[in-house]
Amino acid sequence: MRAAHIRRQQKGRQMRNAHSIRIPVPADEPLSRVERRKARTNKRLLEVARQLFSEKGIYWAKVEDITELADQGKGTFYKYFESKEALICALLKEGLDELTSETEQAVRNVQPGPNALSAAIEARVDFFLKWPEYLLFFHQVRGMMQLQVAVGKELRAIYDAHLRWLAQLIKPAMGAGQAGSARDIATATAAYVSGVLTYHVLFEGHEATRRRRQYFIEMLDQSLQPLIKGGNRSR
Amino acid sequence: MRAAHIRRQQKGRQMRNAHSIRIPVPADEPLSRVERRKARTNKRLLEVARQLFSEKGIYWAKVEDITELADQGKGTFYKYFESKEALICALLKEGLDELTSETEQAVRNVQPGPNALSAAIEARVDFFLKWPEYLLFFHQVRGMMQLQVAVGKELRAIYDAHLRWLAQLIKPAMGAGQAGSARDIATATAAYVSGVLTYHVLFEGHEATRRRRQYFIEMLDQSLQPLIKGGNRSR
Amino acid sequence: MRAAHIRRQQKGRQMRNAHSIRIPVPADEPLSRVERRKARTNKRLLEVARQLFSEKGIYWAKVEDITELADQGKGTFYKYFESKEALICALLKEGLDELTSETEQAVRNVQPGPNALSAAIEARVDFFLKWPEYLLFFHQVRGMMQLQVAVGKELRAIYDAHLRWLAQLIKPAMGAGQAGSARDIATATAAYVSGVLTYHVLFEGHEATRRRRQYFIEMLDQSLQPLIKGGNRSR
Amino acid sequence: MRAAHIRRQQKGRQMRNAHSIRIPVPADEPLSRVERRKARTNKRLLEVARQLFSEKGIYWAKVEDITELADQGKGTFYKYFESKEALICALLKEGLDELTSETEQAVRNVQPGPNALSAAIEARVDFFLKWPEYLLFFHQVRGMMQLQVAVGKELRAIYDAHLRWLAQLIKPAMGAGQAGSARDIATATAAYVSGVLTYHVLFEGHEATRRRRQYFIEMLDQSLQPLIKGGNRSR
DNA sequence: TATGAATGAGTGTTCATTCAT
DNA sequence: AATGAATGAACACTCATTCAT
Repeated sequence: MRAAHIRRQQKGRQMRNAHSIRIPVPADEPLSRVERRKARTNKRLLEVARQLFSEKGIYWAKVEDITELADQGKGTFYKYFESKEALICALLKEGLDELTSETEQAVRNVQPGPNALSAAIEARVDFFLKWPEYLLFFHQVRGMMQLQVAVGKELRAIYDAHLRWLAQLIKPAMGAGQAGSARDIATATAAYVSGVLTYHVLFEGHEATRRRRQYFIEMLDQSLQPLIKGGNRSR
Repeated sequence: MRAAHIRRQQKGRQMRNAHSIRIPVPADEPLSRVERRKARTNKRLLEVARQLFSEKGIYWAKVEDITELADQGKGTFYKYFESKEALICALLKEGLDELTSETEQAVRNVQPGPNALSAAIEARVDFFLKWPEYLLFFHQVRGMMQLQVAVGKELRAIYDAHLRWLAQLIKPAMGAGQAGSARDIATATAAYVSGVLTYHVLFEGHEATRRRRQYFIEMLDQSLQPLIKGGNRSR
Repeated sequence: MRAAHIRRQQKGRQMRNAHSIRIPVPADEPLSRVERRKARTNKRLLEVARQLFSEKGIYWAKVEDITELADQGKGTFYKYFESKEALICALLKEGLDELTSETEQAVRNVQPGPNALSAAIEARVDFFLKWPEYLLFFHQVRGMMQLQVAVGKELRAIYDAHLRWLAQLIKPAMGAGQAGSARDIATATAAYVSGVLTYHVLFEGHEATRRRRQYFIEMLDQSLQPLIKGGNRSR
Repeated sequence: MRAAHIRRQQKGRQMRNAHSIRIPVPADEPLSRVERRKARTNKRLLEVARQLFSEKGIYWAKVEDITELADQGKGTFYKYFESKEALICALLKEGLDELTSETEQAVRNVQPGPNALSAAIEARVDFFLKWPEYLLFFHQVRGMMQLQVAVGKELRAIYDAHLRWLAQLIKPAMGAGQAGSARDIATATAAYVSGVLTYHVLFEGHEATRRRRQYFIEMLDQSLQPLIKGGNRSR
């Protein structure tokens, strides 16, 4: 029965933004206490979700686990996220945004060309060593993308946008005549970095992996640099 | 699967295996009709599970979906597998066995050395193009390995054995003085191949990926060969 | 998450019918013990639902209340009915079928004409006095029909079919030239009978109402007979 | 509404009514701006509730839907109504008051006797054609009356008062020796009118029903007049 | 032996109501 | 006073697993 099953669209769930008050105010007016609190709650939920998803996996981490650890009522969760799946989307976005911005910052300091790729690799490795929680999360999300699940499509779109961005980043570094497209290299970069780190964290643990940071960066560099050099299709 | 589904009163009850019949028989005696039937049922269940796991994912494929498609009673399932998790383990084993044997066969025909690595890569790519069902399944299973769930440990052990085997295979091909261990290269090989193919199947579909077989093999070769050559940068 | 929200169609939920066995058998072969048990469970659930729906109303009677009173596991319920709403549909069908068949039997014994209408009224009153549980249930279901709820349409169709049948039954009794159509009279019949009995059971209780059976039948007859007589549109 | 929602710690806390201000004021003093505002808010909430209850049904219309459409804070709602159930009571009262007053006005212009009944019927039909929102609402409320829920009793009392009033109105019109009491006729009147209109609006829509206004008035008249004439069949 | 009916703990989600601001 | 963020009990429904037949 329950208004049953008429999944309703996210309705007006945006934070009331500072401009909706009558008296004109500068756009950067500090948030009210209530708004700051809301932002904090939202952040806290994402944070806790990231942690629990990485400990138990997105399937086994229950909404209630999250709200409990975040010390929130279960209902509160649904004020911030339309569903558990929406939370997954939000967290994916947040993670990729962070990864993107850290990578951009790293690349900004080097000359375009092979060094840019190296910088991107390093930033990517560092991202996952800094946020190991995202390793399993991204991994599981990639698994969901292929499924009929409702969010599958959306997750794929979010991820795809990231790969397109990465391809743009890599393009200037590519030599002429290389076999694959920038997109292929971007894909390989994402796949190699996540793949390798996931395996090593899995079998050796996070600390041991972190200690070998330099090694992984070099290894990945050795594996990826050949791909942006042209003309060597033969074996 | 149900997270805390540890009722499992029947814990440790051994799978009734085909050899538990009273009358001792020579190991190589031809199987009786009953035993052949049992083997067939077992195979059928694994086959159907592989298909459904790849279509819906291990979580969303229900035991009932499997038994229904396999045209077996639900109770029958539990005669062959102690639990859904046990089925996942069995399927992982079967898949890795197949991958192992196909790789061994491919490697057997080439000289030890870099060509052996190339042959292994090619065999690995071909395996996943031939059995695309395993791509998502292995992917998801790798996700499960990291969990505290009991089955995580077991899956990890199975996978670990495979990586150890792969390391042994690769060892003779390695140059002196290369930075990583054979195990590291084996890990990278597994990670790169699955990672790249998973991404491409995800974003381009299976057929498009299959058509680019040659490209992927070369790309992976370019990425992995440098790792077994010694004398590279530092450390 | 839960295979989430992909409401699946009722799949193959029909009772295995006697004809699916290989050896040809007479269509009226007695049901097996298992099948008899299933039929009993189904019947019991409907019975209990009828009772609870009439005591608490369809909204306030919970699925668990029903299964508990029926002494069944909650899961069992969903083996027999796809959802609570499906149960409501099934119960509506069952009730209308019963009402239809009792009315038909009563009408069969009288001459076509006004007496047929009287017989139908009497049968209808008797139905609700015999099954007072249906009074509130039908009432609430009529309320649901107008809503956007998923089942609304289906319920309306079921009810509509009943009214069409009732109109056919009444048609031969109608004089020429009466203002309304047979459908209008059928509607009035249904409305008057349920309406009056509902109010009286509500304010006087079931027993008192039952004792006045004869009175209600005559009253309804007085109210409905004029409608099938033609030519008196004036006041 | 939630069935067993009897937390209600604030039980018996009176609605803070507008007259609870300290300074005594003459009862007929014009309302202050604040009080006028309060009255307006109250009216607005009832109005919106009437609309939403008729569109979605009392169960499916959420308190939040109401406050949102009324452009009020959710907390405000509870300043005006102790609970959703209290709102339903208030709306029932308002509707019956309106119905009563429209009927009284209509009856005032005709001679006592059968014409009074006709006038009452006409007024009643017109009421529901003018306020179709009340059709489903009253219907659902009648359903709630039969429940054990606390509010059931209260609703029943409100409705009962209305029927008593209607009986008084009808009494002078009744002939001697008619079978039923004035109350019975009042009940039949209420039941027939709501019943018939509800069915027709349900199956034909509001507009079609409204166009047949004259027909329904005559039909109901034909059905109800016999009941106030004495000397009929037996008993 | 094979079956599938029965189970019930466990999930995501809802929504009337409260209360701090 | 007015608000709306927070709450958590309640509910429909699921599905791995058991066990009587």
